[in-house]
Amino acid sequence: MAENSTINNPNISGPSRRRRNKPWANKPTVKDLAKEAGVSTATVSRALNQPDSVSEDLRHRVEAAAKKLDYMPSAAARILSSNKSNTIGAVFPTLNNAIFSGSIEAFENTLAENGYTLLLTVSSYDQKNEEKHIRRLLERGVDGILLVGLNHSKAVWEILEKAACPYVTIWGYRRNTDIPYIGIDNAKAAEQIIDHLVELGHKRIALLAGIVRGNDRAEQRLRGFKRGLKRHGQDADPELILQRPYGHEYGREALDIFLGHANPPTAIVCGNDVLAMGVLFEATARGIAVPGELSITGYDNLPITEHMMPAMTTVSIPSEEMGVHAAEALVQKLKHNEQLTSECLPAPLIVRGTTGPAALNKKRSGTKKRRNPGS
Amino acid sequence: MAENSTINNPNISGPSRRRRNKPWANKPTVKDLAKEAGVSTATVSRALNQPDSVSEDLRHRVEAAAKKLDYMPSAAARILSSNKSNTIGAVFPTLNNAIFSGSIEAFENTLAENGYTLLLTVSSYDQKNEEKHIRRLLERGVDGILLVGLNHSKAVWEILEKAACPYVTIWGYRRNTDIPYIGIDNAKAAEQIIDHLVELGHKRIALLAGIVRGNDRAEQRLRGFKRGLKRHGQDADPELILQRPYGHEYGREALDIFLGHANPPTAIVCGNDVLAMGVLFEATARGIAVPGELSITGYDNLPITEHMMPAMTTVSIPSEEMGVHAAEALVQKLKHNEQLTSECLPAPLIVRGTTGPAALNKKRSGTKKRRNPGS
DNA sequence: TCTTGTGATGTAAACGGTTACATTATACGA
DNA sequence: TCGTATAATGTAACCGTTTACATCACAAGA
Repeated sequence: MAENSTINNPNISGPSRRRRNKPWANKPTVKDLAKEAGVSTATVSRALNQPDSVSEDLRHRVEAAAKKLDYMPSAAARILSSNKSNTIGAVFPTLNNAIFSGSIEAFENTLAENGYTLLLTVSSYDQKNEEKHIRRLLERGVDGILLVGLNHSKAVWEILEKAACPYVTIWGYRRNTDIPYIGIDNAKAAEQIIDHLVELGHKRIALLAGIVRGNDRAEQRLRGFKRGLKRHGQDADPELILQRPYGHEYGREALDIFLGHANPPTAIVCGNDVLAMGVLFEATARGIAVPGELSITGYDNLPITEHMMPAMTTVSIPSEEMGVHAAEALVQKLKHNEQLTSECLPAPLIVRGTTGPAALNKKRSGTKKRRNPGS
Repeated sequence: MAENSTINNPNISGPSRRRRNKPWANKPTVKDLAKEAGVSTATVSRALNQPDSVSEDLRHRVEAAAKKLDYMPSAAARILSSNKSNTIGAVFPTLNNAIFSGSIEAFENTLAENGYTLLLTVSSYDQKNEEKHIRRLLERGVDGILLVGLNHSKAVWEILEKAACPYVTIWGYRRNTDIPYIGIDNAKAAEQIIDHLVELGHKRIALLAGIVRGNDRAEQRLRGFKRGLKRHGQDADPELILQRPYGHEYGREALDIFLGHANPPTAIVCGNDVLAMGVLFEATARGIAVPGELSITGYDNLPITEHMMPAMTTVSIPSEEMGVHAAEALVQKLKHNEQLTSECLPAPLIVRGTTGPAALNKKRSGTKKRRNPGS
């Protein structure tokens, strides 16, 4: 006996060593369901997840027990045990741009139809941020990932590679790449805009691009712009190319800058609709007729662009379609391990009221005073 | 021996009974780190989560091991074991309305600063959907939840109650309620609009509200509209009240309807900026001067409203501020178990260019042909 | 010198499910 | 009648962490 008091013999300590005292929480577990229904935990799990694999009577008993106890499964336990989360993660650059919301909601709906849940995060156009978010998504055990565009930091690719996590990208397009994408040919759309404007007789065409760095969509639009001009024998005048963040105020500012040039443009191609609206508002404020004196084009076909006065000529982007296709591709990959194939969707130019024949190249009368300088 | 061949004695089966063959996956675990660093798993866990509680040398060893093996923790295991996820769930009605994105990003950033992750979902203004999302969030073990508005299905309150999960609401406001909110007084803002219009001499004021059902913000704006009119001795003419979904096209349609009346309004109060823009566009299309012949007010102060021509008179909503405060409140509750207190933030009226003195009440010349009937 | 307190570290149970494998019951063909 | 394939159910290991408690080394006080 004396030995026992000094040396604690583990073989004797017995099964009475209880841990984890939680008198508060009392959520029913599979074990409770099993007891209630008079079956084993394995059967409960099967009855809930593969109802066809158990007898009808038993399934009813388990379902009744689940309802009675108000059972709520623990996703954490399920993920840990099965190594599947039925969850897809997504990283979008922003939510401020209405154009993404269509993709997101379509993506989410399609996932939901297939029994998957969306984990949505926002990178704020910051690659460090994106990397962090992707890491967190993987820690949470997402089964797949959705990214926007093909331009991501090396670290991102490495993480995805190492985690062996399936992913697709939307909005981007690149000819020779192994990265799966569901995208649009941004450059080609920009060329179409140029074709349209040249056809209308424009010879001084400016570009108000988004910030190109880290944004392959913006970059490709810029490239398409240049290529389109070249194809028509026009050279892109560096003075007529500007990069600005997507914001109405920058559209207004850009028009001011362009009009300050000795030989101002007769048409302004904008990197997206927000910039284009800014240009249009500023033109209206200055009494510049659109499209009489100035043509403007946008990009994205936001709902508002069809209603404004004049309605905006812009590029229609299959936002929802990309979301749906991306979700379907991921689901196919996960459920049937099908190859992820890339796809380039059409992005047609919608000609509306902001583009018209080039104005005669008379010298503009200068900068009228703004009527509405903003608040 | 004969017995052994027929009856499987579990005491004899021995430790050699292996399970789970996964030759593929090879992600390092805490156990691997422990082996690499020559310490126990408990120490590894402490070194990673409470660095101050272990010796410096040991912490370095563990960190080195983590880096060397490229360790990535399993959120599922952590949640299961610790019953904490460091995650907050949020259900927003939509992402299409740009006004929410400010709240979301501010909320997310504030959470991130405090070590929490956001799980974002979208209900599409559907209560069943919302219920489903909340259930999923709880299954995932979120530590807290953010909801929009105070109007939610009974089932939602029951679930939250049963799960004992802390939550806050934003955008909503109600005088006597135990539900914690960080909101704005939508009704009061509507009354301010009425004050402004009445002061300008308007006597026929119409309301183009959002869909009130299931949206307490829209409902309160409607209530404030009526109360404001009553306070000025005017009765709300049922003919001058319309409910429409938030979309530019409905704004245009509404103006058409209002102008069809024998005694059309001289001012139209809109439930949000999108509707207001629709009205403005349609007015422009018909050649109706704003604010000369018609005054229009919006609600939300979207970035675009300050730039349009004329700039929109609207209500400024502290979107980001609500997100920040809500996040801080939840964090305080979770970290220090502080009481969740409600808060009503100011939502000032921003008077701009779409409101002016009431037009003389001459009979309008009817409905000019639209110049821009949409695409 | 002998407690005794303190801080660092180790041991192993527990979290709540899933699922490989064992077992049992049932149907079927020879 | 018996062996065997098949379907339904049970047993318990396992997923990767956290953490209550045990242990140990060491310093300080008696």
